[in-house]
Amino acid sequence: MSEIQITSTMEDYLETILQLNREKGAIRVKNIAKKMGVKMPTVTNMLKTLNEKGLIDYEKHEYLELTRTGQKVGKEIERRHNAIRSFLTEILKLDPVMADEEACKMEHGMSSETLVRLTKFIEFVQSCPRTGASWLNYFEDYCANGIKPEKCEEHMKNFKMNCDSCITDIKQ
Amino acid sequence: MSEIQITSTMEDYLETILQLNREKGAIRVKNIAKKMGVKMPTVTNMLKTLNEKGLIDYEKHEYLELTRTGQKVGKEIERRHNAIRSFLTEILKLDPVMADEEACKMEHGMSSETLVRLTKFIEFVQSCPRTGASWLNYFEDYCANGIKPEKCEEHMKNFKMNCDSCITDIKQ
DNA sequence: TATGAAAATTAGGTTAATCTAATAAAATAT
DNA sequence: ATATTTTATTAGATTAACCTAATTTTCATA
Repeated sequence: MSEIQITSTMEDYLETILQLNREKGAIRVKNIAKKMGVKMPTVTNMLKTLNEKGLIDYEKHEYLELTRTGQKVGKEIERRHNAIRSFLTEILKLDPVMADEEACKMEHGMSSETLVRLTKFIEFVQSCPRTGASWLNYFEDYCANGIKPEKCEEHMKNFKMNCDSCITDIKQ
Repeated sequence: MSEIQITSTMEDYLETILQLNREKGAIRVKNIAKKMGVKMPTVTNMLKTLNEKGLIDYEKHEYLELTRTGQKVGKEIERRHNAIRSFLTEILKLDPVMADEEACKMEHGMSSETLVRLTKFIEFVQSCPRTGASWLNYFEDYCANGIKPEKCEEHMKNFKMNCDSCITDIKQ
């Protein structure tokens, strides 16, 4: 019924406002414009829209605040953004700047189910005794040099040697 | 310089046309409209645009073909789509239908570097002796039931027992 | 406190992607 | 071969997100 229609552009603005809110205290049209890479009149228009949709509280020339709903939406997008960025930088080991840009573009299509699952996956890779940092290093090597059976075997032998202590670690 | 400007919507149409081309032989305005979830006049307009940009060959009421460039763009998008869908279904084990829908939305923001890396990652998870199907099963269990040290230990012991034969397997 | 600079808004326009209603062309069936 | 149905196109409108140029408001400071 009373579904507010929120475009992905609006989501981006809310995310930006949330960030600015944390960084500085006061949120200015000028700053939003800069962060979003648009001109100030574009921001003014969008603020009017967001206000009408009940996502921010804004009277022209006055301070701006996210409403409860606006915060919820902004934070949800931020979570997706962070999950994608983490995956790209911490798992795939891609360049952080690029990862951040891509996260911006990919975040909107992502369902909350996928968000949960991806977040858990990152956690799992990093904490599972079978994977963790050493496995990720080997992935990097695999990307750079392709499949090398002898390297793979060497890796497995090293891993096996650490297995006993590893199992003990888990016990604690 | 002579950069043809291609929007993500245009990319979607090219991907759809590519798919229709494989599925059936003849590509109809009606079918494109259905697949894209838009009305026929929208398609007619877009075909005019794609034609002007040199991405398809189309004379009204006649057969439609992708140009070399159009094919290249369509296939590139398709690769991203497939990579994301594979990650979501084969690694995260999410519902295929939802995965396909999400891939549609996320594919456009993805760089070719990320595509390459993600593809390799999927390969790596599936083929590395430390991970593979059994590890993915454990991930599912982890998602459903959270961290269970005793389960984890049990898993590690089973894994360790298979290690020797595994190392031999790699040798071949 | 008056004034010049900075910030924000308004006015008016553009583009991409969509729509509906009306018309035209092509395909099918009588 | 003609009439009917299906498919496609044209015409004209709408919406979201952007822009530039002009104006107004606010703020800092001389």
